[in-house]
Amino acid sequence: MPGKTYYVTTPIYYVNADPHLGHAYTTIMCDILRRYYDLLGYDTYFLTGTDEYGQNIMRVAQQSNRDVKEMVDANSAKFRALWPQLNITNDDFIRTTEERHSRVVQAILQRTYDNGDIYMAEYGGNYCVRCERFYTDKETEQKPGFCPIHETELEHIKEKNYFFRLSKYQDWLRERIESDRQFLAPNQFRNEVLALLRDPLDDLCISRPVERLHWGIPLPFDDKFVTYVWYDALVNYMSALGYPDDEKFQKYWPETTHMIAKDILRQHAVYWPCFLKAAEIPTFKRLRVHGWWTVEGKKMSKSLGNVIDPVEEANKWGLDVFRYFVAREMTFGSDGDYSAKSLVARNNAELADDLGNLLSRVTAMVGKYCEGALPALSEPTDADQTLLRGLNDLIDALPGHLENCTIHSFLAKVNQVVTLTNRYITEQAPWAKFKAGETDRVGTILAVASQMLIGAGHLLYPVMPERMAELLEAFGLGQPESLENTAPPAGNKIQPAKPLFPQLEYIEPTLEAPESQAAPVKPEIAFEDFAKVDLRIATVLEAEPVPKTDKLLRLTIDLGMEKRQIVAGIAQFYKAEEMIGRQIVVVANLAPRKLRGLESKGMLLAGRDGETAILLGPGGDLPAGSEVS
RNA sequence: GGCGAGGUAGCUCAGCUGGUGAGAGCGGUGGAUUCAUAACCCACAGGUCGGCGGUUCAAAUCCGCCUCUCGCUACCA
Repeated sequence: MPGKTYYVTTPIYYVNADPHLGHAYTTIMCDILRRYYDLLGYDTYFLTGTDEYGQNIMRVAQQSNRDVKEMVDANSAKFRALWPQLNITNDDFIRTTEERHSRVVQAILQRTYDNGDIYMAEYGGNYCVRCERFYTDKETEQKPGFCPIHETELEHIKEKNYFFRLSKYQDWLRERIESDRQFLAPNQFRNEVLALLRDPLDDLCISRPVERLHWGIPLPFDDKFVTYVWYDALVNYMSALGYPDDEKFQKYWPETTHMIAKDILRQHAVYWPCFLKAAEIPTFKRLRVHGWWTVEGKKMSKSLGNVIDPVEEANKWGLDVFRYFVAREMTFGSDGDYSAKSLVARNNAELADDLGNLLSRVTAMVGKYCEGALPALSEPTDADQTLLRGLNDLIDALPGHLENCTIHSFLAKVNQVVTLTNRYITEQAPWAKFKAGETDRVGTILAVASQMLIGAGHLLYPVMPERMAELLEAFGLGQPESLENTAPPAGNKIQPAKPLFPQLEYIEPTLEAPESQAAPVKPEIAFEDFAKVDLRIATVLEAEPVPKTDKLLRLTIDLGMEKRQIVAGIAQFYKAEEMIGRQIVVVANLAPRKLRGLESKGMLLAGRDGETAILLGPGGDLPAGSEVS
């Protein structure tokens, strides 16, 4: 079988933040895949890297008063330094700021331009200075002329930019996805993209004028512009292979698997294939999409202060236990929860009690009953063969799991086989047979069990290379070179193994003083500024949900001097009926605003803490219209 | 509100194109055993398979409606 190849990529990680659990998971999954394909005899290539251009990077650099290049060098180095600590075997690490990359980006852009799929158009748009982006009318239909995020007035700017004819490839793309189930998986993401393709796609703006953004790759056909956002990033998967001339590209590109998290699905499932098609380059073979990690049931976020540092976890639990846990715990494609309790539970049940203990009992018995030398497998019984067949079944099942990245369920199957081996030993009771003098049979039983352990060691090696190397070493074996299920090497001296996976203890976290999750205090203002705000007590007279919204209530309030209507985003916290009669605090002199077509003259005040909101009101009854100061 | 994914034993979930009396792991209870990391092995869960209706000789598995949860999105002055 000549030239079986496999190429797997992580996304290039954006260097505006430190690496966390999510980055580690994606990369570990890729590493596991590449190691499995290695064992299956494929010629493999594994790429990761960093994405370093763009406005966000510019802004972060400016805010921290750093030179951009110096900053991206430092942040990229953090990622580069992380991977060896997680035993990641990437072959290359590409940075978008490298010349070998920008050269290819420009070549692809030029080719696409020459083919007529990039055109210039004047974009008369509404621009938000703070977002540094344009908004479509559709995006601002609630409040035309205002930024939906900052709610500041948008500037009308006329700007020329280059656009990619994404719409031209919509039908082709739908056909591509529909005709090949392996192209995009798991299924929920395939459905999502197909649903998205039911509506017409807009052409994609792919440039920014240099005067607004110089931190980017210049368009080859117009140096007054840099390419914006996606061309410069996605092309890394090709440029790292030395497109177009390097033989690596010919060799690996047809067998490309892109691994991503679900947040960049659209870019990889829609933009990227179309970019490739337009440049007359074959599309990648597979896109695989995984979910996000929560931490102890909560979304991982900087503001919650629960961002998981993978190195810290690897140090705490052991690198291989960490790798095993993330691969085993997250159902591929769904979100998973990272919790110390379940990590400890999985370690103790699956690794320590089942696998580790199996190694312990087998090596101990070889020591006691066979003078420490691995016995020969002779005259296998039906029970022996049935058990050994389980190993073959596992090996046969592996390619399917790799294709779909369902490592989690493959690991479950390996566990089952380990459990069967434990049961087999109990049923065969070699200790009893030894007492009965059946030493040959005892030898065979231990040989079978050893073969099972060695097989499991091979099959788990890509996930836990260090611990499985120890396991194999106990049988006098080196690192696996293939997955063939062969008889154990009789005569090898067996070393009674020290516990391969020690029991871990889960300690209920003591109630530390909760780290403050309060938002930072805004810049100081003068009293005169505060005095401009007219706060009043008001009584709610009427309340009803605003149709077709989840969060809005329309309220009629009594302000003493007048009644007025306000629209408030509190429907998730208060029912309309419980609002009526309640006294609240409102900003009475706020400029009116239309929400969902309803005018809101004022804003009510509520205390907010992440998921909850509580209305502010007077401690006792006050006449409607009373001032608050 | 739109799109997507789901609601199966206390918990986490398997159950593909409909058909032996509905499963696994964890936890819990009881038992057996001693080779082993107080590990392993065995037995025990009587769960309206979210609800209602339909198709069928037969539905957790197909269709319709409803309901709830989660994700993305809209919206939240």
